[in-house]
Amino acid sequence: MVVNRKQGSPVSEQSSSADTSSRILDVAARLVQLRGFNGFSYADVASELKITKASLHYHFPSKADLGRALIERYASRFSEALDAIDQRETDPMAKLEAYAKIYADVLSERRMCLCGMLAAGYDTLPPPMQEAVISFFDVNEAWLSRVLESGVAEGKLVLSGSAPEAAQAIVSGLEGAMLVARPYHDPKRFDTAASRLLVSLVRAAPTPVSK
Amino acid sequence: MVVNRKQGSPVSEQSSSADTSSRILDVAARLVQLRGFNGFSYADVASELKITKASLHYHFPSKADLGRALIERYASRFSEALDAIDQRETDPMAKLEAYAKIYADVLSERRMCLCGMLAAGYDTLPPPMQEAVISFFDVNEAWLSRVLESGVAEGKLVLSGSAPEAAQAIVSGLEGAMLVARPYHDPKRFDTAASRLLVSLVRAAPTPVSK
DNA sequence: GTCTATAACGAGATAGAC
DNA sequence: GTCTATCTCGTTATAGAC
Repeated sequence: MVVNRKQGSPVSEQSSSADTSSRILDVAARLVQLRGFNGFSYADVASELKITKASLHYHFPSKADLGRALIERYASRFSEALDAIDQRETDPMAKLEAYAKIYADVLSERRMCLCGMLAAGYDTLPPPMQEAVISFFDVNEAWLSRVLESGVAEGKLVLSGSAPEAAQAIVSGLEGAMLVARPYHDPKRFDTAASRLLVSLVRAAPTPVSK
Repeated sequence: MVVNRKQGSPVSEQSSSADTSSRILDVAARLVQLRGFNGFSYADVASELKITKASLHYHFPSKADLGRALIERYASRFSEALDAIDQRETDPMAKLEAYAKIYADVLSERRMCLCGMLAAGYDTLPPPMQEAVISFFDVNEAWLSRVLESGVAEGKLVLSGSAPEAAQAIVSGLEGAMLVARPYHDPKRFDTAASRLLVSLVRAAPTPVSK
């Protein structure tokens, strides 16, 4: 295993010149997001990178190691994207729309959310990967919850129910919209479902009479 | 392959006395819904039924055949459940809640929706199964769309957007709520997300002034 | 850090007896 | 309709040379 760091688009990337570990993660991530954790093999990754399976095992001794590294990198990049939103946007509704755009960008490469995909086969995952998947959702919901809370506090949003519950519904809705849209090969399908979910779960507050 | 017919709970079932084909489908369906299509094997099903893999191949020559039969039976039972709702409920909102309850019942056995699970690994499915998955979603959305349309026509529902689009969002939302709730082993998680999605996507119309 | 070679196992599938 | 036996291939993983 090797330390790797490098920046690119929010949550995916494909730079042909990078250290081997990174390129392995790039290819493996794409395959998992397209086919699931039980739907790809070391041989698939090796042939695509034109190295041998044995080399793969040098960097990631077991498939469980590879899987854990995939989630950690994905979650880490997702967190960076959330930080970027916090710095770029101030309006809470704009933050939510930027959040949904992360998903849309993943889907535009025909990929499922890595952790949404892993959630489907959750029962077949090695325990370290299971914990990492849960953690990903927790982090996302915590961030959304903060955005919603402050939106409500500022009088800019109206929720039906608690912020953590609304955050859960948003994550669920976006993951589901990706899941169902993918078979149709139609990104529009995600967009309409996602925006409908967002605007109905979180209504912009009516313009206040005074400020 | 053998004709089989028998009634039980809406979309799942487990009767120890039934013809072999049915029992194979029972076990295989549970395994797929728990572990995904690439997460179970003929050996798993065989050992659970205490028959041999060869016997399995007699009833379902290839795994693709088995998969297609699984979807067809699932979709067929789902359609029956929808018919039953149409006969049992008249109020459109009650129909929608009954619809969500089908999903909740599946999840109560810790299962994912069969077609939601298959949608995750969609790219790895044999083409006949892919078509069947799409068809399942189409049928569901068509039914929901009819319910929503008539609810609007009766003045009992208010939608933001077209009925087919709202139907898509409902299916997406419920599938996503199942997907994310399962790792948490918490049925409540589905219930809160699902009811929040439903009531926010479809608002009961304000009581009309006259009728 | 990458390779060749191979081990050890499980997968889907078939032949043919009963 | 179910069995035993077997085939072939793909899978994860390791040993050891370079």
